[in-house]
Amino acid sequence: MDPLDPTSTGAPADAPADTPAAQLGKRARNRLAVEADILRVAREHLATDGAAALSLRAVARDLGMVSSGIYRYVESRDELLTRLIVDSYWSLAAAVRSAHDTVPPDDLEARWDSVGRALRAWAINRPHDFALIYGSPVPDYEAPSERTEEPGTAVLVLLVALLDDVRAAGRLADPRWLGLVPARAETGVGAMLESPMFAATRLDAVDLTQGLAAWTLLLGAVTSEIFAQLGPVPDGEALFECLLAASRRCVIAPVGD
Amino acid sequence: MDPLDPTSTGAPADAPADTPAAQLGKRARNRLAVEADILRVAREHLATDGAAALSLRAVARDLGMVSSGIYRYVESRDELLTRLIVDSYWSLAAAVRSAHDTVPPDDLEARWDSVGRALRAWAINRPHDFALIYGSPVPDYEAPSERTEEPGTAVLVLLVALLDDVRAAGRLADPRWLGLVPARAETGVGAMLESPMFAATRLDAVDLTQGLAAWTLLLGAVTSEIFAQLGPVPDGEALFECLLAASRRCVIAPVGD
DNA sequence: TGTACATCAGTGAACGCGCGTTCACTGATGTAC
DNA sequence: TGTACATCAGTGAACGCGCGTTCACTGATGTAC
Repeated sequence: MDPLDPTSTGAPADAPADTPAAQLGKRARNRLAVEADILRVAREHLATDGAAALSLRAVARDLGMVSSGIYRYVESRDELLTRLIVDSYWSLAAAVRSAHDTVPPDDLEARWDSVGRALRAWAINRPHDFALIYGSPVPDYEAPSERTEEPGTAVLVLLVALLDDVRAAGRLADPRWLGLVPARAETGVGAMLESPMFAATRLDAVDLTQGLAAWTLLLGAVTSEIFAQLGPVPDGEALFECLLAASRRCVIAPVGD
Repeated sequence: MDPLDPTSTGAPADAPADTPAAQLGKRARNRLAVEADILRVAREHLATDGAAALSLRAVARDLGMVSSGIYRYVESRDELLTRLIVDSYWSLAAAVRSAHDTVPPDDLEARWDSVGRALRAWAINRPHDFALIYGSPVPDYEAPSERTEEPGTAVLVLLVALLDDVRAAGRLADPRWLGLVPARAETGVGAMLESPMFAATRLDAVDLTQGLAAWTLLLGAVTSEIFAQLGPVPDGEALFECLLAASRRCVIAPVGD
């Protein structure tokens, strides 16, 4: 299992946290193990059959458990889906953050690129988890926003901090390159700046729009590769590097300017 | 039904084409009507329950037909899915082309924008059809490429022609703006240029990469709006206009340059 | 024009399948005294 | 430390559901002579 992923390794938020497994009773230890097993097996099913076909019975069967037994651990099918989604968000965020944190903070381009490459690598390794969080919505299922909001924005929080560092360094790309009209950016996303996410920054609507353009291009590049939207591409990685560079230029001006 | 859509209006490719309905016998007329009904009802189900939940029994039921009766018109569930996909591609291509063709050919920016806006409008009107062709793949279903390839590339064909017109007018944006490295573009997409799609053009790998960057940004913008990937956006249309402008700038240089 | 035959549309029953969820139950683990 | 009780994990049967697909069939429409 992915060592960068804080939740895949066990303890969900409502379990006795910070307690070494050794000093738990048999029951508690077993529960943690089974809970982890359920998520693991469910993710395997996700990878082979997709989210719509995820079945509690099948997961129970794979664990050698009778189908009703799984209800000791999971409220319902939808609740399991929610856990998978939350788990995937955290896994992606951890992968991205860990890649980002290996880069010197003042190398802005390298920080952007590391985020982009980590996103792509994660998506290629776990295409169905990627589809779960960035693909078509699962029919007849609505994620409870109180559980998905925080993990779902974790990557964006990191990018906003990076964007603000770019601004502070005076390295923001000229928005006229992108043909941005400030008034339109203001009506488009101005109100988002009041979110607490931006409290510690000095970003304005145009900056944010540039960031969203870069992020949209980046996410679009990964999406089109994972979902094969462009048909067969001779060298996906090389194309991605080109698109990654393009997305970087939406935000960060080259040094010589 | 969408009047711009050549296939939604009836006659699939293997039906007696170009024959006025009036001079067909009762049987043939009825068959055309039922075939159209099936596609219509199937699309309704798609819109409410998603592709994974599409069920032949449910479609038959809605048509007042016994469940086995539908096999007179449809080979299998997968084959119906294929028809829906092909139909959606054609519908999108027709909408985009018709919007594009109302713009004067020498107004390159307006041509790009019309394509982008038509794509977005189509996706907003038919989000599940959009998800079907640009969202997560349907589990346990693989589209037969011999049926989807032509409709699936129809929009790209149009964009390639536009891109070549931009090149011919000497209006291609400077690829250095996007940080493109020619050698990397060549390995990434060079081999694609041998496809017949590019036979009538003089595009090189860098040009194509610019076009793909623009298309990726555009499609990403629509995808993120339809799938609500950015959370709540104050004014989706205004943001889209900003991203549309940005995508346009990836390809077309502003006049004053 | 009428008749005999071939084609087709739609029926109804059936097969075998998997699903989510509930419920009363047994036996093991934990806890309070 | 041992005992009585409470909690919990997992069982097995059942409910009611919808699905894709096949098959032999009836009756209507079309066609060749």
